[in-house]
Amino acid sequence: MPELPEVEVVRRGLERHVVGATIDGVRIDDVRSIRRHLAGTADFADQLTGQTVMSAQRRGKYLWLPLDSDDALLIHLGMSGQVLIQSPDAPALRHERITFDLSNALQVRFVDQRIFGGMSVSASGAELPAEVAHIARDLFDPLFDADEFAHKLKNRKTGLKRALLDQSLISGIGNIYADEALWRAKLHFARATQTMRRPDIDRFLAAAQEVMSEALCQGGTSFDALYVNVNGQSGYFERSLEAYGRHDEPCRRCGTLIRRDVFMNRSSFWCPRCQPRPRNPQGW
DNA sequence: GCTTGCGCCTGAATGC
DNA sequence: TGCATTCAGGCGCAAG
Repeated sequence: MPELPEVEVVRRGLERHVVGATIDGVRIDDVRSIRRHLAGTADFADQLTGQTVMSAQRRGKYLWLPLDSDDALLIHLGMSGQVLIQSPDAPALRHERITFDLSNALQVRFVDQRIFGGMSVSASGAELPAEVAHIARDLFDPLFDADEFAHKLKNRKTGLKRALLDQSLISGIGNIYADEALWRAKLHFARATQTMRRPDIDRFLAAAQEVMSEALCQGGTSFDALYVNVNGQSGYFERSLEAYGRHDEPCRRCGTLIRRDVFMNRSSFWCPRCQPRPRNPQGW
């Protein structure tokens, strides 16, 4: 499922193939994919048709394309969203929800099996769209403030992983990279945030940046000139995960069997030896 | 104001 | 074989 590295791959693809092009037409095959555009399908198409894409922006897992009207096309991939850039004569794909015809003879196709993602037109294209205002900066953002993050984290009264998945505290980290970064930093997912010390926090941030940078390096090389794809199935997921999905397999650091526990109604994978359970786990 | 839990979705995997 | 159930999880929203 798309997390920060995958979304950044899509942003780069859009920057390369869509910025500067004009939207000549919009086809909506499933209105559920624009359910957050409250003004409806006709308005969605009207607001976009004839507009030129000025740039491709991202914060956390949100993408937006500022337009020359000062609106922006806001995109979230959700669990299964893909943005494909293809020739108009490419065959139709399963779960195609929205198609854009561009002036440069390419199409943008939004494909989303589970429809957790979606698109909308936001009225604030020049700056941060209103829908993204509450999203914290992510670890790829040069203005990410580790001091501020540490302060906010220690003031939370919850479990560590729950805080990490809260996009208003730090963005871009989903279930998979949370488990991977916690494993690398040797931290337990239910560690009380109030007990986190600065070295723990810095170790986590370094681990998260490292694991996501590695994923970006691999994902960033996996698309060709006319194809931008995010499907959570990149080579990175198959080769490089140390914790996620590896329950009952030996930890690659100490050999102890990786455990799977349900936390926040999600699976959490962790090594009982490298990431010992705290005395007062929270939110578990 | 902060924290927590639910519902949205589809299809692959699993159980009977 | 075929039907029913479970599971995956990012996000907004409402309740506590």
